[in-house]
Amino acid sequence: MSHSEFEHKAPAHFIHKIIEEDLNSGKHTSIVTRFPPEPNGFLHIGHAKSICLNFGLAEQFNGACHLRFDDTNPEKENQVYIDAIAQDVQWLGFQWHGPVRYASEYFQALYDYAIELINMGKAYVCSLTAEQTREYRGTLTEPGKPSPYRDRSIADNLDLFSRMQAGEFDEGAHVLRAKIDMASPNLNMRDPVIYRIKKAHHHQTGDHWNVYPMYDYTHCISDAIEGITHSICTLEFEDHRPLYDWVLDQLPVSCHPRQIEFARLNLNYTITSKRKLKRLVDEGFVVGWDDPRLHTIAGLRRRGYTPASLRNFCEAIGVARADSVVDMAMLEFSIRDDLDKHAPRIMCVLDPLKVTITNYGDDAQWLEASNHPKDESLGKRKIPFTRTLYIDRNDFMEDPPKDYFRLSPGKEVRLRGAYILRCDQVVRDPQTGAVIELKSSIDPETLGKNPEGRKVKGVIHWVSADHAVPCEVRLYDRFFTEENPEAAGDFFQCINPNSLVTLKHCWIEPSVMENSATHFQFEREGYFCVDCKEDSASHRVFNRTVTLKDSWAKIEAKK
RNA sequence: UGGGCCGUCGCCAAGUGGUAAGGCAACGGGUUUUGAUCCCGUCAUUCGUAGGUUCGAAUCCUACCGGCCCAGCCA
Repeated sequence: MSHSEFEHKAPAHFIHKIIEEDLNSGKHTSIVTRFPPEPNGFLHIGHAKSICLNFGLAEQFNGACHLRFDDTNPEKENQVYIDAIAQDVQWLGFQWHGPVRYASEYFQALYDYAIELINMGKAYVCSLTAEQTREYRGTLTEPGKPSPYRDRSIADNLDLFSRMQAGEFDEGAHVLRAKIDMASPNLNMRDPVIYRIKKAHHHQTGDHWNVYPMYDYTHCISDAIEGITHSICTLEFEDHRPLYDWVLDQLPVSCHPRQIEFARLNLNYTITSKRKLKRLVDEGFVVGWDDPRLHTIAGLRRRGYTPASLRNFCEAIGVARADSVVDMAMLEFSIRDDLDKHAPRIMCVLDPLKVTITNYGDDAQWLEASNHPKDESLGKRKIPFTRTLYIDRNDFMEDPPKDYFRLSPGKEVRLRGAYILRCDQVVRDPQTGAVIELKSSIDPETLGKNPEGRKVKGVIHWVSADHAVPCEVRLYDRFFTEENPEAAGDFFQCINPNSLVTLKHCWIEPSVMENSATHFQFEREGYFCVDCKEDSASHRVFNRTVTLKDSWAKIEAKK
């Protein structure tokens, strides 16, 4: 599906307006944005917001958006993440302008600029230990004090810095610092470290470097090198903006992007922190970064979320500067909305209860049903109707409340797409007393038409026991029991023990074997997708993306 | 308690001096061979609080209250 569905209703949030003004005033004739992830984990729903913002703005204004890996900390990064991130961006429906970029491509330029800074007397090699550096930095309320190395000669600084890169010193022995203002109320300006020694192998540059630049120094210069016009980031970088500007003001760069901050996405009942997500993965609480219970992009994809639903969600939540927590209901609305329109319908019985139709013969009757109640373009399918069916246990109640209009002894219900069925007799297990079968009869006059003289309100789904295909169905629920798992202290304590319920003995209509769709609505149950990893022709596996809205459940909950 | 930022309906969020958009949720009602979808309706005399300026304030001023971020050689 094209993006047009959401483009025309593109919202005029504050960043959109800033860009519009910059274009109208002639400050820029075109714009360039960038999405700059560090490849140290998988992307999550919060990154989707940033991706949609940066790529979306570029699309709306006919500009360009770069994908740039901010790879300045080789110890934490990995090629696996680079590949996964690039895949996620494309899956969401975006294509970066030009090649994939890496901050590490600019390491030489960054190094040369550092030498310029030293030559200008704006940077120096500091030999304080990490702990001493912290002490000298001061606190929130007290100014810092200058490092004893602050006034090293330019010659010494040049010599030391080149020897740092030459590998002559151990990690931690020296760092390169910008010389700004140790008394600044903004701690980021108290002579920030811009280079540290790391004798690590880098996934892109190999073993060439022994010194690696820090984020604050790297990001602004990388933006400038790429001609970024608007450098959009989250609120926590606001205090870094003076440093971003300071670095670019010192150097002879041809462009000085404007950093603009927006509030990151928070979603209740979930975690949007790469660090914490990584713990869940590393410590085995989930099956991997793509566990369908995780709100990683890979997890959402495996759960059955579509790119369009995620894009629409990102648009619906808006872009602003106020901290906020978006309700999960909004995410669920976005996927229901998309799948309701596009997913073919099919019947699947999750918890089978045998129904024998005593007044029906042994031959199968192939009934035709449309795959979508409103969209004929999704086609039709054949459903076999036979003497022995399975219905869902949930759709039968021996002693139902008055407002229950599914099946119960002596009552009638509509078999979706087929006949009206009456339950005549309940068969029990002589040992346990459990209901194991329903002897029923159909009204042969009710195929495709309503019965005369009575109204049958309930409709239930069913499959032919002789033709249905066995399948495994995974029911997912929210992963955390707390609205704000991060505030609950130890978020491991509030993992929902029922976040995954695996049903191994479900039955789905045989037409599923001829349908190439990956997303379905299991009628009256919810939206499900084919599990991208474990499904096979001989062992069908489906994941529940989200339930249908269920007003009956709501009525019951009120009782 | 230094600095930066933010407070508009249960949750997002427009609005930037002319008298509170929209979405989600919720709640009524209609249609329905999915208790789904769809459709119709209800849902902030009030914008963190208190003063002030003004014919007129969510929008301007002042003070206060509440929340978030910053003391990595992480990003």
